[in-house]
Order: sequence, then structure tokens, then C-alpha cells
Amino acid sequence: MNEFSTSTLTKVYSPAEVEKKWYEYWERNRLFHARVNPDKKPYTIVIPPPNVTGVLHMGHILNNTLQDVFIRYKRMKGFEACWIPGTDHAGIATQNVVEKSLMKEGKTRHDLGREKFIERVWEWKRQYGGVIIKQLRTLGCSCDWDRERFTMDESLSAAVREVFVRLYDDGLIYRGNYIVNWCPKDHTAISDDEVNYSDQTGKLYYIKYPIAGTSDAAIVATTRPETMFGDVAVAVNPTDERYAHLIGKMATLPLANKPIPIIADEYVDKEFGTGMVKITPAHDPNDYWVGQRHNLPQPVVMDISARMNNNVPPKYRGLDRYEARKLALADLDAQGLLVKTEDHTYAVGRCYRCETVIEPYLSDQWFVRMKPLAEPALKVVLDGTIKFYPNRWVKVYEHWMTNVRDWCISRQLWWGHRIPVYYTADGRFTAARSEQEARIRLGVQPDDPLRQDEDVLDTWFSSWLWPFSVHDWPQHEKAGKAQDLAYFYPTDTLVTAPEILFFWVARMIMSGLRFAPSFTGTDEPSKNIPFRDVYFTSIVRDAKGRKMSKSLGNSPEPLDLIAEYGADAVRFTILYLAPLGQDIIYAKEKNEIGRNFANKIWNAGRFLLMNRDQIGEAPKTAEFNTDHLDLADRWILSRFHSTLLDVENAMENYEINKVTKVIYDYFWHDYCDWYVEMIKSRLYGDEPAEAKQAVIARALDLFDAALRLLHPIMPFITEELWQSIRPRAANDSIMRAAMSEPDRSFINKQVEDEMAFVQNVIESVRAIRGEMSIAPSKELSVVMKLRDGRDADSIKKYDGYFRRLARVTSLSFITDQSRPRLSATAVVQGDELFVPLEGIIDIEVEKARLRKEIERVSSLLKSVQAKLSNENFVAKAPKEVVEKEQEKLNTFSETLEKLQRNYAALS
RNA sequence: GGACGCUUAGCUCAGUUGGUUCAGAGCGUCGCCCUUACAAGGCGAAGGUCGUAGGUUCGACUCCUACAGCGUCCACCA
Repeated sequence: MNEFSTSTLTKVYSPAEVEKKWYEYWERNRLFHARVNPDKKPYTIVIPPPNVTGVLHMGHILNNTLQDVFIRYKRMKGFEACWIPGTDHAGIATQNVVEKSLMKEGKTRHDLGREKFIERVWEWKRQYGGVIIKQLRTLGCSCDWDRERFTMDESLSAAVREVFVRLYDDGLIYRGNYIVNWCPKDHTAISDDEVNYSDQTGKLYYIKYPIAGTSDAAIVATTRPETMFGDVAVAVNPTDERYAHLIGKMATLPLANKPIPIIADEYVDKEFGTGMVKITPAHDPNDYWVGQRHNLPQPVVMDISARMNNNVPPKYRGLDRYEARKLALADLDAQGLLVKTEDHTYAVGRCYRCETVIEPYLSDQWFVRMKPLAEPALKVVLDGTIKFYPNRWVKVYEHWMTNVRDWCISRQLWWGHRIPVYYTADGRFTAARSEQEARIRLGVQPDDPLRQDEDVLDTWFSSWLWPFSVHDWPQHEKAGKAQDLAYFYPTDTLVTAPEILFFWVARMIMSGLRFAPSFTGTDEPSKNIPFRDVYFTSIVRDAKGRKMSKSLGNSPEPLDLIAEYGADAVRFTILYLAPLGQDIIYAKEKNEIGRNFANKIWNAGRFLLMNRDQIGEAPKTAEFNTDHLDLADRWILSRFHSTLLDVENAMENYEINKVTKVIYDYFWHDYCDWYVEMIKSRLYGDEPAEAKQAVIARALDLFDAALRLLHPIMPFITEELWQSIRPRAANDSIMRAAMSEPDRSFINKQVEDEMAFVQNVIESVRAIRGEMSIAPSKELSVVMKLRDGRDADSIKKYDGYFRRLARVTSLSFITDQSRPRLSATAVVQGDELFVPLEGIIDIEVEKARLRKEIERVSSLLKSVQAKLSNENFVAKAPKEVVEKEQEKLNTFSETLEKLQRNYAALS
């Protein structure tokens, strides 16, 4: 498995086989599996269960990459990291999918009947469901697959029943005849949160309702004339003097020819329309409450498909609501009762699943009383027991939780958890965990008829229990999961989209605080909350800033991306682009960032292996070999440990894009661009073999450490290289290796300053080369004139670096004015540097170069001078700041002087 | 109508207690290079009065206010 020879490493990294190979290896060795381990602290994440009908999209890529990064990072940091995967049964979505396939056979679910239909859904689930779970493997997710759950598993159904009964017994679940959001296509109620509103331009119709016995008429304005058949009153504002005389009179409902009263109610806005409103209690939520206040009847005039029912005049019966609207308007117009029609923009609510315009509809539904659940759930977020990242979502949460409305949990579907309520023949009912329990509760004999409620529960009624139901609560004892539940609950981090803050996040907090005490045995909120941190992910948008979605067709196909760029590259790229709390603008081509980086890592590995094979490696003693250290070594060790600190810090704050940037910069620019280039001068120089082998060992140590640092983000390539660079034990994996711990004793400011000088010299020579268009292969000489107190030997010892990185083949020093006549010059930290360019130099180019540099330094100098001559500044600014400015003044003026002298020497 | 977020190089974005060798990176552009890890690469260069207008301060990309543009969430008048 390990110890490749260099020849097997191709020049360009090809991820496909590598990724497949290692994922199989990890899974085969059950390296993702977490078990209760008292010696380690647990770190748990439960996956936001994707719909069982779902396929991977870019949002999942981001969301699951983040979770995998957290899990892999914590695992390497010594935690027992457990990522629990699973899928959601997704009531409406799944039922729709199966109904669609039935339609192809010319059947409806009613042709099959409930039992057969549900069987059919299970069959579908077994065959096609959970594709997304397989796709997550492609992405490299290290989920504990032994713990995979489905929200319709028997154990999760038990949790649903338990919770329902408890809430029912506590009086928090009730049944009522209320207006709900009805989807005429899915034939079910949906919750307030499942309705999406969008502005739409429609018409506002003014309709005349004659008033019996007078020539007067009430003129009402409505956007939905078809609901007029359900009108039971006309309302005016009690303070509206225009209509005071009409209150108590009867108006005639046109077309239906029914008398309805004119009533007064505060709800009516005097300014809108005519100030008179038709009241339709069964088809409008506001009208419903008006009707309640005035004890009005609630005639329902549509059926479950929003077709007019038998409560309307015969000619309208059976018509779709929009056809009925058309016909009613025509009839009203014919009778001269349609006064006028205006354009009107208003918000239309649509079903979040099928986009059908919802119909407010009066029906019997089950509700959860939310206030008592919301209060403690709000508290733990406000007091920081649960933290939101970014924090601003706390305000949104607070607003919702203080204005929370009761949750309609019944759905008129077949696919889902059946409501555990049982009715006797004479109409008594109770909630119960089982039919047997219901019989006991109701005092009903085993052979007496008992009927279970036909409806199922909202999908979220099972997902809100997810953090503990995954451990088979309330049957955890029986299932042998008691220890797991105690050890892995609460979870640590929840990674989810802000869109489901209310649907899911808020409700999980409520359910955790409400039900966890029964297994944690404490009322302490911090032990009962379902998670400690919530990370809200970015929205992935396209180049035009539009949200990526299936319907817009503007999203790349994730699996194609992975096939083309590699999973590591896709993971790296999306994290690199995703700042905490900000949306991300995504385009396929961006994956070149990750792909190129992977290739860079790959080639660094090739370089090291090649040299190891040729030179050999000193035997391993500590994490980092510290024999034969020189400047570059001390510097890279210093840089590495500061990088570790930065990564740790950014990780704690969930600044993952910062983590990727820090590592990227370190690896590419510090390790590859400088360090690797610098050790070449030693590896190919004339040092003793022992020193060279120490250099190789150290470079490999650092590479090993960098691979571990990178592993959570790019799991595959790091495993491949980690296994190749050193012999590893059988079944070992980088994912089980320890992350390096930052050690401040390696961080050395003097070393970094010294290195900065060497880098500046090299960069100055390179800049001259670049400006003069001198080929990199052309060898150059450098003459230096040092400022007072500087020792030439302290610079000469870096000769090898200058030779290797700037192609400086001759370095000499002068102390007088004998500078080479035709040379380009630079000033590096006060030391002057001359590059003799006899025959190559273009005087004008060099003069222009120097002029620009002189300008730059002059403007710096000027601003420092301005500051120091400002009395207020000197008097009020802190002493250190003033001193610093004073130092700058000296440096700048010295540098400027030298530049000007060298400029003069050219003319 | 209410709340929140964003506005820095052509593009996508960094910029942590306010102190100009921090105005930066990547992509793109231009120039020189296939230098024995990497052209998916190396080196260098050009390019921005940090949305607008005020204010606080010795000093603001960084704090405050207003405005503009973009975006998100919530509520909603029939």
C-alpha cells in the first residue's frame, strides 16, 4: 500500500482512482466508526437529513464538506468524532414522486388503497431512495455509516409517538377547526412556514351588494370574487361615519341571492378599497377571526381541489376556482354589479413543494401549542448556551420565537407517521403509543371498534427529534443504545441552511429542552440542548448572483464537477470561496483553484520522494528533525507553528475560508516557493551526506505535518501522499493520525526578520531582472555596500540562496564609492545593492525604475514628516506610535538619499 | 411596512481591538522563462481617491449618522 517508487507518481495528479481506492479502504477498515470511549471527549454532528428523494446539489456540497471538515479535524485533535448520517422521509415530496410514477400506469393512489400505496412507497425507497447518501461517499464524507437512520425507521416512529402522546397529555397538542394553508394539488394542509409569498400583479374587483329595501348598496373590493359564495357578512369599521347608518342592515349577496348582515369590526381598514369588506370565514384567515367574534356561520364553498362545491348555485358547481371567478365576474357584469376593476399588486402564497397557489381553507387539523415550548428555547439562545455563527441570526430567531404561532402538524397524506390518535365509535378519542394503550385509556374492549386518525404528521414532527431519536430514544435501553445516547448527546455543531432556522433548528431546540431531561436526568439546559453551536451556511449563487437551483438550471452537476476536478478540489474550492455568513458566487471554473492546489501538493510530494530516493533520509526521532538547522529551516518551523495557531483560531471561530487561505498560503508560498527552493541549494551543494539526509527528513516531516493539516479539507490526496512518503502500519490512516500542536517556542521573530532580508535581496534582483527583461537563466553578479556596523560575513553565508533563487553567481562587497559604473541598484533595509549590467542595461529603463522607487519612498517620507510636524499628533498619540514614526522618518530619509545618489550616478 | 446583510483593483474576495513600507490575494491582462517537483508551473509588472455625503478623532478602508444601489428574512389591506 505504501512506499511508491518515484516512477509511479505521474506529473499531473489524477484524482479518480485515488479517491475511489481510499474511500473503500476507509470504509472497509471502519475508520469512520465512533464508539463510546471514556478516555476521549466526544464530538458529534448529526447530518441535516436530506430528503430521501434528493440528489446532491451545490448546497449539499458546501454543507457536507463543512461537516466533514469539522469531524475530521476533531478526530485528529483527539476527540471521538461521530457524524451520524441519515435521510428524511419527506412526506409530500416522496408521496408526489410515487404518485407520479403511478400516473404513468394510469393509476392514482386511491386505486391502490392506503396500505398498498405505502408498500409501494417503501418499495420505491428501497430501490431509488437515498441516492444522495451514496453521493456523499464520493465527496469523501466520513459519516459513521453504522449509525445511518431514516426518519421512518420503526425506532424513530416510536420517538414520534412518544412525543405526541406526552405533548397531548400535557395539553400542548389540540385539535381544532381552523383556517389552514391548503394545497389544492397535494390535497393537504401545510404549515405557515411552508408557504412562500411572492408579489403578483392581479386585479381588485369592486362588487356591488344591494341592500334590501333601499336603493343603497354595499360596494366591496376583493381579489378573489369566487369566494363570495362563502360570504356571510359585509363588514365596515365601527368608526367609519360614511357607513354608520348601514350597520345592522341586510345586504343581498348577488348570484346566490342570500341576505347577509352588515356588521362593524375593527379589523376593517377605512382607507383600503371602499372601506367595506366581504367576510368569508371559511376561506380567509382574517375573515375567520371576524366570523368568530360575530358568531357567524362558516360555509365552505370549495372542495379539496379548490373546485366549487355544492354550497354554491348549481351553475358554478364543479368549476375550478379560477373558472368560477371568470364566470362569476361575467355574471356580475351582466347584472351591472361589477362596479370597476383595478390593477392591484398583492402577495400570493404558494406551496413550497409544488408552487400551487394555496387556498386558505377551513378544516379539522391538529396543532401544537408553541408558546410554552418557545420560551425556554429562546432563552438558551439569548444567554449563549447555544451559539449561532454568524451571530446575527440570533435576532431573526428572537423575532420569530416571540411571535411564534401554533404549529399545524396534521397532513392529509398517506406517507408519513400516522397520527397516534384513536377514536371510539361514539366519537371519544385519545392519543396513545399503541392501539392497546388506546383501548386501556378509553376503556374499550379488544373487540370493540377503534379507529386511528387518518392523517399523518408533518415531516418536521419527526426531524425535530433527530438529535436523540438517532440513538433510538425512547427505546434506547432496549436497543442497547443507552450509553451512546448518554455519550453522544448533546451534539456539538449543527451545520445547516438559514432557510430552515424555523422549520427545523428552532424546533429541535424546543424538543431537546422538552424531552431530553427524561434521559439526561437533569434540568440543566446545557445538558439538554440538542447542539452547542449552529453554523449557518452560505447560499450558493451563480455568476449573476442568482441562487443556484434546479428550476433555474444554473447549477453545475456536483458529480460531474467531482469527476472533472476531483473531490478534493471541489471541497477546497467551495470552502475557499465561502466566508462565514456571506453568500458565495460560484462558477464551475473556480474549481481550478482547488485542482491547481492539489496538483501543487502532488508535485511537492514528487519532489521530496525523488530526493529521498537519491539522497536518503535521516532516521526519525521527533516530529521534526532539528539537526543541521539553518536559516531556512528555523524560518519554516516558525512559519509552520504560526500557521497552526492561525488555523486553530480560525477553526474555533468557524472561519473556514480563512483556514483554507492560511493553509494555502503557507503551503504554496512559504513551503514550496521559499523553503523547498532554498533546501535545493543544500541538497545539491557540497554538504556532508548526513546533513543532506537531515534536510530531507525535515522537509518530509514538514510535508507530513502539512498533509495532516490539510487532510480535513482534502482527505484523498493527503491520504495518498501520507501513505507514500513513509512506511505506515497496516490499516493505518492519516485520518487517525494526530494533528500537530502549535509550539510557540518555534516561532522566532529574529529568524523571520533575517529571512525577510534574504528574501528582499532576492526579490530586488528578480525585480531588476524582470524590468530589464533578462532571462532567468542569465547569471548575474551583485556588489553590496553595507551600512555601518554590518558584517559582510553575515550575508556571505547566504550566498547559496542567492545563487539558487536569484542566479547570483558572484557576490562581493565594497566600502567606498567604487560602485560598478553601469549597474542597476536597489536599497534593501539600508544596504545598497548593485547589479552590474555592462552591455545589458538600458539606462532609461533603470532610471525610470529608480524614479518610481524614489517617488514611492518620498511620499512615505512626506506623510511621516507631516505627522511628526503636527503638534497634536506628537502630543496626543501614544509614545510608541510617535517613536515608530520617528524611526520610519530615519529609514525613509536614508533610503531616499541612497536612491537619489544612485540615480544621479546614472546620468 | 419592520429587521438584517453587502458595496475595496476588470472579475471573485481578504483586511482580527482606528496608526500608509497592509491598501493585499486569486483569476484575468502584459513582459521574461518549458531553470532536473509542478506551464494546472516559476519570476516580474500594470491596475483601486476602499459606494456617496457628513461626523467623531492628532489620525478612519477600519467607529457614528444620513443617503443610494444590490440582496435576504419577516409581516401584510380584502
